[in-house]
Amino acid sequence: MLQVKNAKAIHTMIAYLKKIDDFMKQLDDSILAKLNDCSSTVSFKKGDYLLRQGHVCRQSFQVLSGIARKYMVAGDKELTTEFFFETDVAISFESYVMQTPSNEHIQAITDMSASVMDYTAFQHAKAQYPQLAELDAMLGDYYAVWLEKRLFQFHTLSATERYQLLLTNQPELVQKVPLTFIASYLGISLETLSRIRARI
Amino acid sequence: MLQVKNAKAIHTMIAYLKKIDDFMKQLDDSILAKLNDCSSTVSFKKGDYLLRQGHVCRQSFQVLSGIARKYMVAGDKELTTEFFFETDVAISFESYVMQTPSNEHIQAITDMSASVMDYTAFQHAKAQYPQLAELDAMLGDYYAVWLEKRLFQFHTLSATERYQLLLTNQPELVQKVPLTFIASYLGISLETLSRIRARI
DNA sequence: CGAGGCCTTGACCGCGGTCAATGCCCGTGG
DNA sequence: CCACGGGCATTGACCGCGGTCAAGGCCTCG
Repeated sequence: MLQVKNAKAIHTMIAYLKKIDDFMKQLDDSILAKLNDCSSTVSFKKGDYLLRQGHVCRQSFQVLSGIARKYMVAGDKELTTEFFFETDVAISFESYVMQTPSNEHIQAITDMSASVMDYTAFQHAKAQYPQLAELDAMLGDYYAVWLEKRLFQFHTLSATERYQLLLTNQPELVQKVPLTFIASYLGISLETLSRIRARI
Repeated sequence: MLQVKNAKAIHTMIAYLKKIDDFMKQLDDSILAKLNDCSSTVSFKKGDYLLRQGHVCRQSFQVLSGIARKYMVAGDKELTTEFFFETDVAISFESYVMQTPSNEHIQAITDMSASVMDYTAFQHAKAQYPQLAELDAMLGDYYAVWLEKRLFQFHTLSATERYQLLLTNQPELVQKVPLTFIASYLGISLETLSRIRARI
């Protein structure tokens, strides 16, 4: 049931994903029941917001179907920071862990449904079941490693190289998400992205 | 305006650091003793390596004095990914949490000393004292938020803006670290950095 | 059929990279 | 003491990547 960011798996991280996966499979039924207790299924329509900039992120959303994106508004531009596909857990990380107002929106870009878990309820569950705290830590570590990879890409790769990497790592993303969002996710203009694609 | 945003951003980071600090102050003496048990003080000379690319990061290094940097070799260039000053904890994150070979070096760039803690010993300590696991999770979360900030800067700011931000946020860094390292940390060439500085 | 998303294409230009020469500081040896 | 060499930083010339502005093309949906 609970599964992690397969879509973002880069080769070197697969082992760690498997470790998390195995860990979850060995969880006691009482723990799984507890998790079920804390969560409920919610549907969103294309364009709906799961979280709005300025609000505290008090829930996590595990995508059951559809696609969401996380973005911030900087000046007059939108900056897409992450996409969420099936099984991905969508939160505004800083807002979630610090329980401060988010500087990001999370929005459904297709009709979608998600398993919504309350922050406070999950904190209590963690206190009750140390294994959940462990799981939470592993997920956080995974996110940090993912961020390191993404940072490395911005640090070293050209626009074209970043796009090609996305194309090989997440081809389905490129097919299902509007180019406008992809461009801002890659940190390039829509025009440049269009030219890069024409050149291939 | 970017400045304001960042000031606010920095503020929330500081608040979180304070939370971590307070948490540590409330730890039981037995826990602190345990931590002391797992660690020892080691000195390094300028140029020494705390960790070499290709080796598994089996220790964490809390800097007591001096400065270190973390970098990787990509092609024929060095890419500085982080600097470590007094009280900072130096590890190669991915290598540490996954216990896989590191793709980064950690090197002393001045004479320095550090409190070295063994990975395995700390894992055992965490199992024994849940509060240590909690502390570890908080530090990981902090690192992830720091990465988000750095990623945001690469995502949106020009070379000049990134340098100016570094200048206002960490002026001592700019004074104490060779420009070559700073340039690679900012993801720009040494020549460009030199021109940016001349222009101010 | 017209309007509005979404993407493409063109013209132009500035930021930042590369290569190469020069300057500056400092430790070492003649 | 001075001379030389090496490490680090500056400056100049050149150019390509990618941004901006603007004008289309191409859908889908009233």
